[in-house]
Amino acid sequence: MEAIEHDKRKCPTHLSTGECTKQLLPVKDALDILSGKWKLQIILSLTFGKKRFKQIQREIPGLTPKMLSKELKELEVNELASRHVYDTAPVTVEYELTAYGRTLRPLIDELHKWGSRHRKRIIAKSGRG
Amino acid sequence: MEAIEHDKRKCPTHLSTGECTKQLLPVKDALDILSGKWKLQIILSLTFGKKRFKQIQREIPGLTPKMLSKELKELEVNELASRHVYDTAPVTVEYELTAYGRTLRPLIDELHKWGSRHRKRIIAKSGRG
DNA sequence: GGTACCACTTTCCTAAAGGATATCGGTATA
DNA sequence: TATACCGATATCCTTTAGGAAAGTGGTACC
Repeated sequence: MEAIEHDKRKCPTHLSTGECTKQLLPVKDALDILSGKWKLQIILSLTFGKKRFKQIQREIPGLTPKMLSKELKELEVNELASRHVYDTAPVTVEYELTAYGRTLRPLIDELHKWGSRHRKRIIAKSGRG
Repeated sequence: MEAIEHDKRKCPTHLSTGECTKQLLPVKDALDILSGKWKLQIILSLTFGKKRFKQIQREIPGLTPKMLSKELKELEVNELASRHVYDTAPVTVEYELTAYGRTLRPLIDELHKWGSRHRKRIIAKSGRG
């Protein structure tokens, strides 16, 4: 149950930076995957099934083709989404979450869970003044 | 077990943006809390107990006082860390994770878990060429 | 008086993220 | 021939994140 083993996280008190950095790297990796203004929205959009470029763009207000293209490429590089080109006229391109992309689900759920509690807390505070 | 209820996430296919945004907001909130180059390292550092300003700075190589100050303020505003000033000379200031800050643990663990698998996957790929 | 320490703040700068707009090559349709 | 659609690129610009370096106010020590 201990994803990060406490007895290995000694860096702050013992200055063994290498060990600490090693523990931190995977967390940063995960964060990188989800950072970027549109990535989550795109992932979410793709959880409902295959989508075409323009279709995704239409569904996410404010998303420009440049950003969509960039973010989709990053998802592709990380093998979270796949790109399928069909030789139609005009060309059809479909994007889809990979099985690997769907493994993000528990992480996103955890983010959602914590975020929701946080939001409630903030609202409760501001309600009380 | 379903933190995000699927039947409520209809925005991409039905264009009901409001509902979708509502589901997305908490996830973004959580991500905001953890984004920033130093935040995780600072949180990690504080999981080992109270720390003074300079102490944290010394423990995290490359961290400037400006950034530390900024990040600590954000942690404070979000009530993840608390600041205690002692009237000594020179003044002593201690920072500590709040109980609320410690509730981030499962989320960070999940990030660590997914990130570790991701890292292994990347290394495996590059190993096979 | 000079220096040093703490906990910052201020100023200036660079780099990266992101946005607006225009354009491209190809095909279809009027 | 003109227009529109698809799936992007390219160019330019603004905004934000982050870093380097110096300074501040207070106290203590020599």
